[in-house]
Amino acid sequence: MDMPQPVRTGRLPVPEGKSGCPTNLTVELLGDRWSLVVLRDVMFGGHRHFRELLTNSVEGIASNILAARLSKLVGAGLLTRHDDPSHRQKIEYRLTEAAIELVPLMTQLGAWGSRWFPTSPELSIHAQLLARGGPDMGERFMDELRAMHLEGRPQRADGVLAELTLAYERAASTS
Amino acid sequence: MDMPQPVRTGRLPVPEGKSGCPTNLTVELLGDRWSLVVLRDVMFGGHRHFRELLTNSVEGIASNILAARLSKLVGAGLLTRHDDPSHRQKIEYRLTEAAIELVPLMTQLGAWGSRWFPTSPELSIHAQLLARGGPDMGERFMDELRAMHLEGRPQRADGVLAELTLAYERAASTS
DNA sequence: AACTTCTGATTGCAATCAACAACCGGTCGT
DNA sequence: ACGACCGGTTGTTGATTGCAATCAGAAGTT
Repeated sequence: MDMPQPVRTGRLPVPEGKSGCPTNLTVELLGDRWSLVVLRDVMFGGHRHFRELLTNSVEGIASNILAARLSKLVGAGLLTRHDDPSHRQKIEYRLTEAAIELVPLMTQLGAWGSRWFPTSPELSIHAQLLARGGPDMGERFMDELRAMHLEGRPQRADGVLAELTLAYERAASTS
Repeated sequence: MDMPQPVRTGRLPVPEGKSGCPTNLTVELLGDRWSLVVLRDVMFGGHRHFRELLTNSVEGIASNILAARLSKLVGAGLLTRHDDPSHRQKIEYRLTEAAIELVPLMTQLGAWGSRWFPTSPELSIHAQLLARGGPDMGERFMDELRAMHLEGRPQRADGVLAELTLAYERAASTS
């Protein structure tokens, strides 16, 4: 049970004339074939550039769809664009606080999917670990994402993300 | 931290040749404009018939889309169809266990939406209460849904659903 | 300077999906 | 017999998606 927290709301732009139901607004924003998949790859896969997302995605998103989703997510306030010093026309996409707070949602999404679908073990290990880690692990993960995406710090070697990646590699190598 | 639970998986049919990532499979199933909204109305609104869902929906779904979603959700194993004794061509839709276990996901969805969008108070009260109730309230709600949708028992007057409905009505009347 | 590769996209086209309105046969209470 | 109600279906239109090819600017290589 958590303390009564102040209701901080209204940070995200809203399409006009829409139902004020939070479920509906979230579905309108994220309820499509690719938005959450792209966010998953940025969040868990550590991919921050167009090419990385295009090439390393398990599902094979088309480039026009990726471009459209990225600009939609930037417009919605879930991603920010940054110049990459290494290449003048390289663009780095970073998660915002709003996107980072999707971690509990992504956790539930993965947990439900791996509970009810016949998923491949190496791809569901992320979801299983995160689900079993509970809110505590979720909080640590979110702090880690804040350090990396909001403060520009490098990934820590002993963090949740490293743990998830290691578990994935172990599972992938033994199959 | 919960006990190592047996991995029960593979109850839901899967489109062939798809990525085995649980996030992706869930997004493929529920990641559209209406599926989660329909489930929300069955779950929280207590609507179980076509006309109820068509008429009482806040967002105004079209009848062909509703029909398509209902039959998709039945095919996917999230809803079941039942004859209604009161009217020979009336059909009752009930949640399955898989759908009931979406409660934590719906909770996170609503919590995130009411945290980040400027939602109307009466429509977000459900989400806020459920989020503050924590996993405990979620479990009670799921048990209640099981009693109603799987065992055919009537809604209990002192349950979570009644509490949510009451809170909504209070909020709606004072605005 | 020329060539190649890499960057984040854009374009054209076909197929699918969503929104809207009209309509349908069967069922029910009166 | 009548009108309201039941769960849908049909047809149309416009938007979205998926796919392949292509683009111009920037950087590295020779």
